[in-house]
Amino acid sequence: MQKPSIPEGTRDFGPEQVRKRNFIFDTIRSVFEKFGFQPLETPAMENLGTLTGKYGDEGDKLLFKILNNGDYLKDANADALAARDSNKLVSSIAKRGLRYDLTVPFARYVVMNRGTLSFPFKRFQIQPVWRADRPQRGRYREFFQCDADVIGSDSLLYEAELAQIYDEAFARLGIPVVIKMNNRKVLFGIAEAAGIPDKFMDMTVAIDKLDKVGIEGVRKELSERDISETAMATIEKILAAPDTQALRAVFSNSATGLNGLDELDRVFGLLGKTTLQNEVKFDITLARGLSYYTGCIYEVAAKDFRMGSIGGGGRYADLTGVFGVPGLSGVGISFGADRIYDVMEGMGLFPETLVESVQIMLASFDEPSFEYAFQCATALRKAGVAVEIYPEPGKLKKQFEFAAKRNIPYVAIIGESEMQSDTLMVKNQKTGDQEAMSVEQIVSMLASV
RNA sequence: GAGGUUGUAGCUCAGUCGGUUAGAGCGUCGGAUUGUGGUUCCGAAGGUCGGGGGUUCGAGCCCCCUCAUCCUCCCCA
Repeated sequence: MQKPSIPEGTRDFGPEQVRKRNFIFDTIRSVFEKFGFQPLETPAMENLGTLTGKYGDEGDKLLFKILNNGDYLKDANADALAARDSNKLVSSIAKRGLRYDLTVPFARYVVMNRGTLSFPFKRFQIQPVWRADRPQRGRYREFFQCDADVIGSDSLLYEAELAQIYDEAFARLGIPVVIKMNNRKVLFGIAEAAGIPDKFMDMTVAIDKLDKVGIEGVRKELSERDISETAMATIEKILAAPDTQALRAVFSNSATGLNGLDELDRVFGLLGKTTLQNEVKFDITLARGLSYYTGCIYEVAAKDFRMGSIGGGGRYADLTGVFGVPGLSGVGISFGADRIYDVMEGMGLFPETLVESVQIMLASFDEPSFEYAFQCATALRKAGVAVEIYPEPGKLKKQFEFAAKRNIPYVAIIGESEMQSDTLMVKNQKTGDQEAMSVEQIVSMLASV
């Protein structure tokens, strides 16, 4: 006999957890739909070539590869096998992988269906993704993302709308958040102003850590990445700038940087004319790792709870280009449903009404009343009531304990006198009150609750 | 990929210096004159001490390996 187990970083979800998760999905979905996004689903697995090279070197390492079927060593790259070179060997023994996010499969879908789609195309997608990360707090190997993307327009309207979606969804979930925004062009502007455009990626990785390691840590990180003292001084000056206005002077020799500032000002200009329930703020240290972002970028953090980012996204000018269709600019955001769950659970934000869907349980004493209960249950279900019958007649104590454990709000007792009067003795489990009622009375009573 | 934490009953955890038959609370099941639960009382079941090896007269406790877990870094949702 073997001990049952599930893979590292995966989880089962019990009835209560599924209800709570569905609450999150339903809330986010309804906001997406209100903003005109349409549903899409793509396969759990993609061809490996679709996934590799889209998430940077780090991302490629975290892809789950699927071993080919059959005699997969028959076609293996013999040289790589002999040299024990795993990286070289992979492509010859695994041609598929589990999706790493929802954005890249979406881009693939858009390219494959470009003839039938009308642009701008707005889609949302709520599905699991897989990453071969080391599991830890707020990090799983299988987790759900809830994405909304619009592709085929470079209008900054969408940047503003996506910020509104974040704002409304988190407000409805009850999580106070800070929505941080930046622009990759601004980050590039910093690199240009500092005279190190070739070290753009190294620089962003370093300044991304500012709030975590402080300015000293960033300095150390920058010097480790061979960035000169003079460049560092410029970077520090820029990081200390209070707003986009102050940055304009520094970016005088960087057209890209100024363009990034223009974009941010436009988006904040649009948002400024609306009322938001959460803070949306410019954060120049926000970098984001996914290599395909080119314009505005977002990240969402819970305000009063320690957790990594619970949402992120941004504009990618040309993600479809690698699939042979250039010129389709896209922008999108993602909600990290599993982290949102952890935050809501930790802060006690789930509504109490989610615990049980059964409204009434029927209890009986003997075979005749049991059969009568079965008829009553059928009638109640026809009227739309969620009913459970205790599976065997007998001791009421056990039946009541079962109902209490399941949080079923009403228990109806059926005995000889009830059968004669064509009623059920309905007990309110919360108040303890009970009353003889007909099936019709029960239906209308439950409908009014 | 690097570093660390913790593995004892279904759950949360005690377990002294290495010493007889491994404990508690909660939960589960049964009962307290058979038409009423979440309170109380009584009783019972439930353990290969994660697994393997070693040291020792003797190991839950010490050593090695291994698996799992959680956390930190990296990176990310």
